[in-house]
Amino acid sequence: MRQADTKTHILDTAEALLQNRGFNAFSYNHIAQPLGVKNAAIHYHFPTKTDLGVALIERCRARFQQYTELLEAGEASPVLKFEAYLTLPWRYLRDGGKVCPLGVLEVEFNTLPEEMRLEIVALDQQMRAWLAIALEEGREQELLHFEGSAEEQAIVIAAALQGALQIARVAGQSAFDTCVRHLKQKLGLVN
Amino acid sequence: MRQADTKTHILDTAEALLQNRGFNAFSYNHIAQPLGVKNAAIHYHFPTKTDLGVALIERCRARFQQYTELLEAGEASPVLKFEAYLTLPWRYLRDGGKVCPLGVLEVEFNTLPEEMRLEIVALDQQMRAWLAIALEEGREQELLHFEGSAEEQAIVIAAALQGALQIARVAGQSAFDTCVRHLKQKLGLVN
DNA sequence: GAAAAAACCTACCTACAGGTAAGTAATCAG
DNA sequence: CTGATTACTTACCTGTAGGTAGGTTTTTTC
Repeated sequence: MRQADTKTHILDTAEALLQNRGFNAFSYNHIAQPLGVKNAAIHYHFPTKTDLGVALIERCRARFQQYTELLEAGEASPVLKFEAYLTLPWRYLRDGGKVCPLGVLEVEFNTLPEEMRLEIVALDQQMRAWLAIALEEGREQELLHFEGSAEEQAIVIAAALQGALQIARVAGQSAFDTCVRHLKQKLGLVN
Repeated sequence: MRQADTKTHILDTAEALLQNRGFNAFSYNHIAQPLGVKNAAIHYHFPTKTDLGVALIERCRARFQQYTELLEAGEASPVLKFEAYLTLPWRYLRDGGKVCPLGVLEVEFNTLPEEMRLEIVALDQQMRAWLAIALEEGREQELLHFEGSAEEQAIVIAAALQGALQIARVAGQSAFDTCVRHLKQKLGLVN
């Protein structure tokens, strides 16, 4: 291996491009150039763009899995779990006005190959399912307060954050902060 | 004129393509074919894709303007105005799982030409500003209940709806309905 | 230290996107 | 009824996207 792990570098740049421009708006050359490599090198690691897309989403899934396992292992409180969930979009925004990968992929959903669609659905379910459990835990411990099912609440939160990140692009950071503040307030987290 | 108004037909199909696939994921041929016309015909009406994009957003703005003027003229109650606002995304969803045009354009924002960006920002402000006024009116008349500024509330609502439409693509209609129900409840609309 | 495998590069190829130039058919205005 | 205008078509052109075949250089393995 000339470079330690080109594959990881490819995924990193591809992921950034995904969140900054969308899946359809970047090419293999967009990835190759910053890495100082030719586009055939990308095809070596990911024969087709579909392969790349699937790998990208799978990595998101694995990372989220790790992240949550860490939180469970540390016996994080439901409130901390919720805050940890908020950290994800917050980092995206700070990191140059990126947007939630899931949001991008949902917008482009109809243009994407079946293999990617399945992964997208899986990622969406995985994230919302975990959040829902955390919320339910929080309610049982009377740390969080909301009506309706935790699954519903998870949807509302996910939708609000996803939309907020996007709106922040044209309305500024503060739009996102506003949404977060309102979500917290709604859950009874005074903060 | 061979056809009554090809220009309108072009905008109609382009708008549908925008909401189904995104701005970068459709070409002039995608518009031309269903209209039974050659792509040069599209270039006749809209020399560049940027022109088309700008026209598309301007039409959204004009239509929204008309829509709101109609509501004002009918002296619609703040509640009705809010419901009318909800009608927009609800129609998108029903109309084949479309997504909010603003959301699409925000996701693709970094790939779009300056001319389009300005229009996008303007559309976003126009819609949220009107919503904010309606919300404030509703609060003054004690028909709607919320804390914080009406502008903030408008952001939260816009973000939630935008995200909900997108999530509905992978999680089904019900995800959107859930978000709407929660928004209404939060505003004190029992329904 | 040689063979095999890994990680590339060079040089293509096809398809299509966006766009243009020049011509043609229908319509309208005087 | 004739010129100008409108609304196109045909036929291109350039650039780039995604992808492939075959060669070359490293690195690993034995």
